[in-house]
Amino acid sequence: MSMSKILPVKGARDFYPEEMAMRGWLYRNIRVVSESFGYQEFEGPFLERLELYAAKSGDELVKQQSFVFEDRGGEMIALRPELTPSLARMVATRSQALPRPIRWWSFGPFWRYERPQKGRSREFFQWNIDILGVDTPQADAELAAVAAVFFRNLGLPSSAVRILVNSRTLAEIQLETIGIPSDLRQQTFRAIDRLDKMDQRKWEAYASEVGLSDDQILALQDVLTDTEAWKQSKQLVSFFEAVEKLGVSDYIEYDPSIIRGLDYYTGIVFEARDADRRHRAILGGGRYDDLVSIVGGDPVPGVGFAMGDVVIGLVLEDAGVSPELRPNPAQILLVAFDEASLLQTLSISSELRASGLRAEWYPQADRIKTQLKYADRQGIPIVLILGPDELANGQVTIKDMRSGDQISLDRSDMIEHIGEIL
RNA sequence: GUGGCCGUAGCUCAACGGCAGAGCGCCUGACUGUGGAUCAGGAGGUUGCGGGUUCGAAACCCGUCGGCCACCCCA
Repeated sequence: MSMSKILPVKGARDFYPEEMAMRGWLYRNIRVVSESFGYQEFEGPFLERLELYAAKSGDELVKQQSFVFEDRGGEMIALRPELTPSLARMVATRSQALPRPIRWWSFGPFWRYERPQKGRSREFFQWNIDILGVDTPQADAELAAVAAVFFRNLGLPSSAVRILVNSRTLAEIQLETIGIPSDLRQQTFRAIDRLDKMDQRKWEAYASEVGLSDDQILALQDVLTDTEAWKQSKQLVSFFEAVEKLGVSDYIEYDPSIIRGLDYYTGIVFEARDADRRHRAILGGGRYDDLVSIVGGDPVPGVGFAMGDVVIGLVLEDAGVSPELRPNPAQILLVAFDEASLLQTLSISSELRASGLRAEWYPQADRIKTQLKYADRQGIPIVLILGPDELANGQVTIKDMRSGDQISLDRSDMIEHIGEIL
């Protein structure tokens, strides 16, 4: 424990090969689903001027929850806490040149200066995927479908995760109908956001503290339990129709209490939760039609979501579908018997690599037993043994660790044989 | 940023004022050309760190760092 006195910084994680294998697996799955819908990978800078975020997210968020420092030129720099503003800038910069629709995705590190807890660290990896230049509900539906297909690919059934959808446009109309004045809208949204965190009495007290009348609170509760209200929204009707055609209806449902915290959302908003609500939101997103113009470009509508690596990992674990990954990539271990055969394994290993195989050689002539044990522990499926007998006959012995079968054959036949059993 | 719970071997934990331990994992041997199973042995600790109380502290007190929980917020 006190092996090293210098610990990782609070909320940062070491990625040993095992964890790195998991991250790589996530990244690969993200790539597969993103690309299957035609999205292109991009990346923004990890460092941004602080002002970029001030533009859109409240100053509280920026000042208290970002890693910020002053560079040597006196510039205030932030470690990026999110990608969407960078994306908006990149799109704004080439707004004229980029063919629409713009379908982009990204996976990279982000930082938030928050108190770490389960499912929340200060340094984390996030998948971002966005479609810009279209404002149709079908585009929103595609993003929800991307998320649903991703879950399905990972082995998370719709009984385990749900994508909950609402429309801010609809929510605003609902508040207006109830007679909640627009200056109470923000706070009312916040109260809605907290609905599932408080019991009813507490929530009512909170709502009344915010300035809502008893009648308004009652009416609001009606609205928030009306699971049919989406039918009043043309937007949502089209959205669910598209979701149906995309074949992911089972994952996606209307939830009038979904609001999302961010100020820049303008239309449909959604988040994914595990069915038992044991964890924070797995991903969250929505439509942001004004953001590109806020960062100084011609208006470009957009919709997208972001998913952190931490919560999805916990959810996969809970569902029992976390993959068993082998950090060691080698397909073949070359086992030597003595100094002479060890040298021979070097040239054989090169030969194997030249034919596209991943081969690792054991770097000292330990007992065969020890070397096989290493292969076993590392999960290397094939061992190539080279001892005096093999050397004398120009042969190699190839052992399949999974079946235990082994065969000695001429060196010229080894690659073909390996190809057969691999 | 506020309040609370917790830090003992790589991991999960025991000892709770009086010799720092177990299981798992790791290494070695039984088995000098063959992994997994079994058995035997071994390595690995300034009890997160710093101070205080005490004859004596892993334990009690204070501080600090880290983890977790609630708040806050969730980009």
